[in-house]
Amino acid sequence: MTTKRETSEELEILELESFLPYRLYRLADAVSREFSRIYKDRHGLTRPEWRTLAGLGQHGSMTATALGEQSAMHKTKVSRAVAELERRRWLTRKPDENDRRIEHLTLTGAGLAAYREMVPLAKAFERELLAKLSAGERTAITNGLGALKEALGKD
Amino acid sequence: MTTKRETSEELEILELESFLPYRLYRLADAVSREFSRIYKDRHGLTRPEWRTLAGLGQHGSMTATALGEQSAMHKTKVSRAVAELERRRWLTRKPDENDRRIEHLTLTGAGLAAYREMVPLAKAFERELLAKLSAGERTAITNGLGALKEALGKD
DNA sequence: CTAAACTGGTTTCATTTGTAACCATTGAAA
DNA sequence: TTTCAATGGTTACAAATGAAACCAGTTTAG
Repeated sequence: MTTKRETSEELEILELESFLPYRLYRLADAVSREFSRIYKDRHGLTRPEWRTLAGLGQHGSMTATALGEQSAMHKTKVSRAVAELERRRWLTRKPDENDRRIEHLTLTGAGLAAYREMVPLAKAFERELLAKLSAGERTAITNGLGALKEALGKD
Repeated sequence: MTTKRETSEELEILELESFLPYRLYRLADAVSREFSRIYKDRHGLTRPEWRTLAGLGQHGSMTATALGEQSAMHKTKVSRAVAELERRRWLTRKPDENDRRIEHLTLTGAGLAAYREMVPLAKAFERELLAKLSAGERTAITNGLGALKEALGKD
């Protein structure tokens, strides 16, 4: 099928399709693209904006740095996402009493409403995706991802 | 630990850390970032450029469209990656005899040399990553990703 | 034939991203 | 104290990306 060069260096060929970093990325990209419709089509949010909303919805009130840590975003992404959500009046900033560098971010009613609207959609998306797998496959992906994450951590 | 709001809508909170699209993306991003050092640090390649190199190294000669399909890249990405690799004289274009819209791309000696240099590094990277997992976890991640990919396909 | 639809590939433009420099504030050190 | 390093967050600039328009060439349908 594929046109491999059958030389003595056969071993030195990398099969991209089965290369872990590639498989992982491709899949994440596909899933993420598909999922993004939920926040992009309906509300015109970017991924950083969605994550910011999700973080605040989940935790109630956070600083920008905490947001960045929780959702693995660079501080500039957070900064811009927060600015945009503030522009929409979906969140407000409240300066910290003791440390005036810090701002505490909280969703407004409108922000919370949007969050509450999206959460069921997000859950449904995940549920439907997992529904296409067998029980064994579901635990495989869950555990596999968990293990890989661990493996990356302790480098 | 986390400051959850314990309201009657508890169920309507989404735990980002365990949300599949998020876990997947975060992990892929981390792995990809780590792996990118192999082609970025050493040769200053971008990911599309690396994938182009990998595709041609693996298959010997391909058209731009085929490259895009194999490695899931938008045609503009392919176009730019090819242009850059050509500029480096890592590949050459040969117009198709029958259809003059098509170009067949092939690695030059220099391109092939770079490919041959990187393949073992890529394999080592993958091997070392997987070495941190137990045998069971390895099959879990492999099968899990495979199953998920299938699930996405038949939508 | 010839016009319209299609395909491979490039280019243009607007948006998104990352890096680094930056401002303001705080904490530690002298 | 004054000074210097660190921290929270923003901004400026360059590079990477995606969407859509585009330019050949090719095919299809009258």
